[in-house]
Amino acid sequence: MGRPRGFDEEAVTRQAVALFSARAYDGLSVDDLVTGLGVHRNSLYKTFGSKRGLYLTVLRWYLRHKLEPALSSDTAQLQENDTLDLLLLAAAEQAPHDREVGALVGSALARLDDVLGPDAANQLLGLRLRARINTGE
Amino acid sequence: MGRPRGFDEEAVTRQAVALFSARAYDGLSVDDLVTGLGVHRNSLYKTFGSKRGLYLTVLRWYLRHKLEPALSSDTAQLQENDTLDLLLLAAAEQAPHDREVGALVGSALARLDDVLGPDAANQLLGLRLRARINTGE
DNA sequence: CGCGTTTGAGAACAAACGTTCTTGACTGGT
DNA sequence: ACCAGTCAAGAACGTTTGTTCTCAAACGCG
Repeated sequence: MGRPRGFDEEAVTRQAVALFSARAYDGLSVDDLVTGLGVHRNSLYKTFGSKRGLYLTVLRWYLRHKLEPALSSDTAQLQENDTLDLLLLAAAEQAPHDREVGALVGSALARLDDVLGPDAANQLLGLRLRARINTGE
Repeated sequence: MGRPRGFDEEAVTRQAVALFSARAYDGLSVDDLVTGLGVHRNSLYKTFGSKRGLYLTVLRWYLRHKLEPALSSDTAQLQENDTLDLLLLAAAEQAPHDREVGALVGSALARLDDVLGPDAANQLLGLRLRARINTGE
């Protein structure tokens, strides 16, 4: 009953992953999200509760549907531009100040170590950190 | 001539390094700076021009007076909590969107590679990234 | 001392922030 | 076809943002 949703929640989540991978949490406004996702503010708040709620959803979706698949079946994918950016940004920026983000990021890094070994994991993180710098304007 | 300054510009800069090491650029407001530094808004703007001006000054001071000394004389210092945080945060958050920050961070990372070798540099960055996560609330 | 200049305290600003409200359009189930 | 319930469009809310203005107090120098 009621009018059906005009957007796909998962597609929006995936698109939000890209936005939050590019700009830090505090650097990305709700207006930016509304514009970049093409979804109305109301729908965003109805669906995700708050900006932080959306961020948490995005982070969990990313860990489960992007990072974890890359780890468990196609580790070459970790070299690509956008596979580690959100984790990197979350670890440096939000994790220290948000317990929930910290826990998610912490276990993701532990998983990274399990699969690749601590040394290779660090090599990868360092490499991706450097690559981020020249993502241009 | 005129009233003398009630604060030491370098001491304030050093204190600002600590603040910008803990919270991201967009997560740290001018009010936070005014409170944390104990310096009036007016004095901050008179001395550094803008928030970004202060950040740039802070970043340069940090690279020259904290990171560089650690690299060129006491590499053990790199293991300490606060020696790499600002670089890490700047690389992940601001560098991709601010050309000037990007250039500074880029050459700092290059210098890190020169001194430690690329592998050890990455190990260090990865290690520090993990440590950041549990910096608590 | 007193003039000229600069600092520091705080109010003020417009713009942007995250969030909520009002309203009208839409659709599925009876 | 109707009604109940959800949606979308956008205005509106109060707060916080970065920055600037006003003005009195504090000095160095003649």
